[in-house]
Amino acid sequence: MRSEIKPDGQKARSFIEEARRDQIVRAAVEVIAEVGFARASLARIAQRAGISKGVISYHFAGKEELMEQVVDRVYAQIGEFVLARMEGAESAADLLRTHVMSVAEHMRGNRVQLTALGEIFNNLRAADGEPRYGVHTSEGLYQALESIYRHGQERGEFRAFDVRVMAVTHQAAIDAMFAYWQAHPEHDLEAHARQLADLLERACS
Amino acid sequence: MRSEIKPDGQKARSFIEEARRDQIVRAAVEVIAEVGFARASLARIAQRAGISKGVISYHFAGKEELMEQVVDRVYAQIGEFVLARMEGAESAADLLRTHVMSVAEHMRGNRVQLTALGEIFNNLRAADGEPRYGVHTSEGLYQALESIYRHGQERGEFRAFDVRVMAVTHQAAIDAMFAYWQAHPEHDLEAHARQLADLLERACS
DNA sequence: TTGATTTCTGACCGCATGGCCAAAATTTAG
DNA sequence: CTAAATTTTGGCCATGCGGTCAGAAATCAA
Repeated sequence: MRSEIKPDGQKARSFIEEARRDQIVRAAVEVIAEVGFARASLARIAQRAGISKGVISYHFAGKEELMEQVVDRVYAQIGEFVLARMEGAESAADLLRTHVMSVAEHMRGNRVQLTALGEIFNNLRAADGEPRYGVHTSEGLYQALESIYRHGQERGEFRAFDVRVMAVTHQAAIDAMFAYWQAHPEHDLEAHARQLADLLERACS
Repeated sequence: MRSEIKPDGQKARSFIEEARRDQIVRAAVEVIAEVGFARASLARIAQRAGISKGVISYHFAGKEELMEQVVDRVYAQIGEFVLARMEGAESAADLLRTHVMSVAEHMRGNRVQLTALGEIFNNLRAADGEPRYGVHTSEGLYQALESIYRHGQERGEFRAFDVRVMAVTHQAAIDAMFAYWQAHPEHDLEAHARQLADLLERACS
């Protein structure tokens, strides 16, 4: 590879190489969502992408880097969508409702990404056996949610409560909503999201 | 084996055999909690139990039966403890609070069981690749929680809301509480449980 | 004590995995 | 066109897996 290390630690990749990485990541998402993390072998992913197994080893340092890429790219997509929707909101209650509703809206069209993310989150482990992702990885997300709730408390909208407990519960409720929806595809996701937004808002008042 | 099939489909097991099964199940719980489902091989479990790998195959039909035994036994323990605590409660709010607090109390002394249960729940798959457990497995639990909430609505304690969404959220919030506590052992579990009980009660009023 | 039954051991099997690499194919640069 | 660089291929490897089995050991019944 001719690519060199840039100052920020990222490699400079050619357009073609980046396209290949994208293709492989997309295939990985599909395979993981279909057969689960444990059965998502490099061979299966390569087969799905229509390439030889060695290509993955050529473009990624190893399976772990590939999985991290999947997480990073899916996460980035979600964040981009949700943050754009939250731009207009003023009150904490609006922020809250917009967050719940927009996450649900985005995921309605991206079920496989959601499944794959959950699989990797639950199963990927570092070489030493420790979970690669976990609750501690969500720290940034928790802090973002906390700032919404604290905003509401400072404005006098919300009562006094432990913002960390609220943030953890908020995120868990959203995850559970998706898990339930996946198990019951006929379930009305939007209605669930509305109920959840009501529920959270009342819990704060 | 001399054991015969009894009318209820269960095998009649000698005291010694039952003890061995218990020992193996306990070893499995520990190993799964420590290294995760994917790395919890029969070899590791046998090593932990201080026996030869073949013994597991002798006492269990296969890995799947062993895992199901782990789930059944841990589930039974939790249910026994929590139901006993809820006997006295009258109002729906009391039932709610007692449920949250007693689950937390029981689990404070049984972290490994909790972790192992989660690992199996998320990872065990049938031979055809379909998840062995999943949200649909929680149906019974959801119905039990729903009955509490519906009870509150009928008594006029609680407002009108979708009891299924509330049950799903309730269970997810408890799971998240444990996950967070596992990642942050210094976290005050009892205080979290109290905050969560408040939160749920307010969400219903 | 003796013979039958249950339980355990340790070696072994077939299989799938992640990673590796020499050589072939393709693309790029001069 | 030619030569260098990049990318792909397909087979190979060591490892660990779940499961099996013959035979040893332990236990039990008479």
